[in-house]
Amino acid sequence: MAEHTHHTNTEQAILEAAEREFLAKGFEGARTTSIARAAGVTHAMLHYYFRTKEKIFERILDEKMRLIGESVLTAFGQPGLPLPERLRQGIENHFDLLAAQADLPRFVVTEVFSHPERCEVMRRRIRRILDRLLVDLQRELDEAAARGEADPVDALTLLLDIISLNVFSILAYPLLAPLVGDPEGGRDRFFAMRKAENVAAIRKRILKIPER
Amino acid sequence: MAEHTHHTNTEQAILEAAEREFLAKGFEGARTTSIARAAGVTHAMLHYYFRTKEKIFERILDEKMRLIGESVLTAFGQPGLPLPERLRQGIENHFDLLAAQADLPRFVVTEVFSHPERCEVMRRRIRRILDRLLVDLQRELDEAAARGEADPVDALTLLLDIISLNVFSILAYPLLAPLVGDPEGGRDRFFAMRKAENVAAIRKRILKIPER
DNA sequence: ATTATCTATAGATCTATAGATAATGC
DNA sequence: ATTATCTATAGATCTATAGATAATGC
Repeated sequence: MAEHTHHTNTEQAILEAAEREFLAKGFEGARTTSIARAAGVTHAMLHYYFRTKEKIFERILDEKMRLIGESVLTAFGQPGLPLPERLRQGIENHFDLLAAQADLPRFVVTEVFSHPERCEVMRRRIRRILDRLLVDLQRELDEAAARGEADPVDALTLLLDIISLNVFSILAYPLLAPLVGDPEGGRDRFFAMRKAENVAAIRKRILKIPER
Repeated sequence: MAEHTHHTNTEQAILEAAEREFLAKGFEGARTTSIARAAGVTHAMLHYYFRTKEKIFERILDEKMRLIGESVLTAFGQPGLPLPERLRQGIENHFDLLAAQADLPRFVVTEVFSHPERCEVMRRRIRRILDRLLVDLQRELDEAAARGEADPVDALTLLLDIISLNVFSILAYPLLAPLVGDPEGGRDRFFAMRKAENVAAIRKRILKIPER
């Protein structure tokens, strides 16, 4: 079972080309011939290394589902900060991780959300991460509420709010950019605006309503 | 130019079957042969009435883009209510309109957001609606702020917050349902929960922060 | 006469594989 | 000997159209 020197080159080239093709066109729209051409290899090579189009796709999709889950964990997994600061950092990190691969959310929406079996796979991938994160976050929320510093909020509810705001900002950017009056090169500005707004909205969400 | 009696039947049957097929599979995944079979007509009929697959798709997509824009207008266009009530009604109406056609958001994300020319078409469709709505909503927000009843907020920002929360709730339902611990038939309950949360989050978003 | 429908098929893909040939590692 | 690559093509679709036939409205 020696390592096959050439594997890395061709196999990797195929995977990289496949990632671009699948992300851009989706499973149905992607063509194995285009992938082969983009990878600079013969079409037969795809089947030699991966047997079928499905199997190449699964490799890409799996990696992307892992990334989505990890982005949430990485973003919110920072320990030992005061709650408002932890939330701000979490939201901004999460936003930035998505923005760095802006076609990822659309890919997951398209290829996962309408395929029950793929949903099931993704759920298995994120459940552990989510559970661990939620227990931790809920404790912090409860403690802040007990100290009278925040309204009591359900951790999963709050996390869904955050993900909704962040994901939609990235998803809808191609549609919204000109509507928001961004003439040119305004991607960074648009993202900065939405990121700040999402932080503001979530901060207010946990704000304690004062007695009148 | 008399009306062609038979048009309505076959043409309509094709459009209805095409809608189901395109919504379920997207443009690339949809098959004109499947559409013909589902419509109960010969395959050649599709091309007799619509010439190409593209043209059938455009009809469906156009209708759906119109619906999306209209749902926003219908939801928030209620006149003469106090601001918090208007927002609550708007959010709930918008949510319900989306929930009634739960595959619509995913369809638009998939078929519009990654196609610049379709984005442009959609923008033209919603710009007028949006402008009218925003002027109106911004005035109400400003007045409430002037009266000291609300924080000053940008109307478009607030509308994007609302749409983000509502759309993502519907989009991600297939993935989230079992995670939220909905064992069976929990669709309505899940939707009710998210709808209430979205209203709560937006209400707090415009809440005036009291001086300490 | 015009409009609607059907049968049959052209023409273009696309995925997958068979089988030959070259490169590589013992 | 095994692994990697290429050429060529099978086999399955899929969109679109040609051309004949039936139905409809003056």
